[in-house]
Amino acid sequence: MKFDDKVPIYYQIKQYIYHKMIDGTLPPGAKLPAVRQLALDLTVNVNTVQRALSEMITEGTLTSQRGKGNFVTEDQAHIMQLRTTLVNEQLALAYDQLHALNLSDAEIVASLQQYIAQREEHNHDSIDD
Amino acid sequence: MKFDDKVPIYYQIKQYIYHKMIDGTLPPGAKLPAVRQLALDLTVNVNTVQRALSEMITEGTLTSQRGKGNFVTEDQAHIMQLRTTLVNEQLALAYDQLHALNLSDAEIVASLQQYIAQREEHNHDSIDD
DNA sequence: TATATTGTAATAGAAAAATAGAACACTAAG
DNA sequence: CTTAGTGTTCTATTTTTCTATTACAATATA
Repeated sequence: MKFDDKVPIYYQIKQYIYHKMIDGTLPPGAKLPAVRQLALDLTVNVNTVQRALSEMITEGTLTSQRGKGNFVTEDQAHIMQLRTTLVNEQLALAYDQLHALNLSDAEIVASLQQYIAQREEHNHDSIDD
Repeated sequence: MKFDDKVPIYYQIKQYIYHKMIDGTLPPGAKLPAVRQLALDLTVNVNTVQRALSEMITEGTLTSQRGKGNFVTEDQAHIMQLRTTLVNEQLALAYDQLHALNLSDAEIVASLQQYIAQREEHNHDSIDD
């Protein structure tokens, strides 16, 4: 997997798993791949995977059963809350950054719409929603 | 200055200066504060400032004159290009992240509009374009 | 000419993150 | 009981980033 070398890998692994949970690849109660397998898949060290998982276990997103595996929480409210938080964090980040680049509120929305429209143009074949 | 501890400080300093250039605080040809003063202002080490500036000098965004100071390029086309690049990078990042959170194109735009609207509600006094 | 201010460079050390490797603990299956 | 597969923990090493400190080079100014 390709990582942004400006952000800690363990942090990007957390995002990766969050996304899998939210797009349905890892539904509530699902068993994650074994930590050693995850390390192979992501081409990182087991300890780096473990660091990401440990934090997610602590926050209640995952549960761990020694000898069995790691599992996504059954608490769907927790997952929905998680998604809301992640979406809002990303919106706030994007808004602040674009605002710092001197775009007005209206320009921020317009530029996003233009970006999506251009993206469609260059991508007539790809699957999108 | 407050830095995000998930991103290298030298990298955040680059963003900081880019933003100053684009919002007009540092117009073309402007003299930057001395590196030692910048280090004090940002409460970081001179070498960290120097690393950020060195990269911006290499890419042509700044020019350096030993004994005089560091200056923003006079090349306005370069600056305009820089802004376009930064805006597009941020749009791409936000789009990809929100898409990974399972928002459709329409939902991405709608959620941004909602975010801005809510932000206005909670901020009737602040100056905003 | 002297002094202060500027950018530049180099060395050394501290801290965080990632890796490698080994060992330990629990569970399931033969 | 033995073995394989799981999570967990630990030590050691490397790399990157940041800091601290010092020194050097070029310019401006008194």
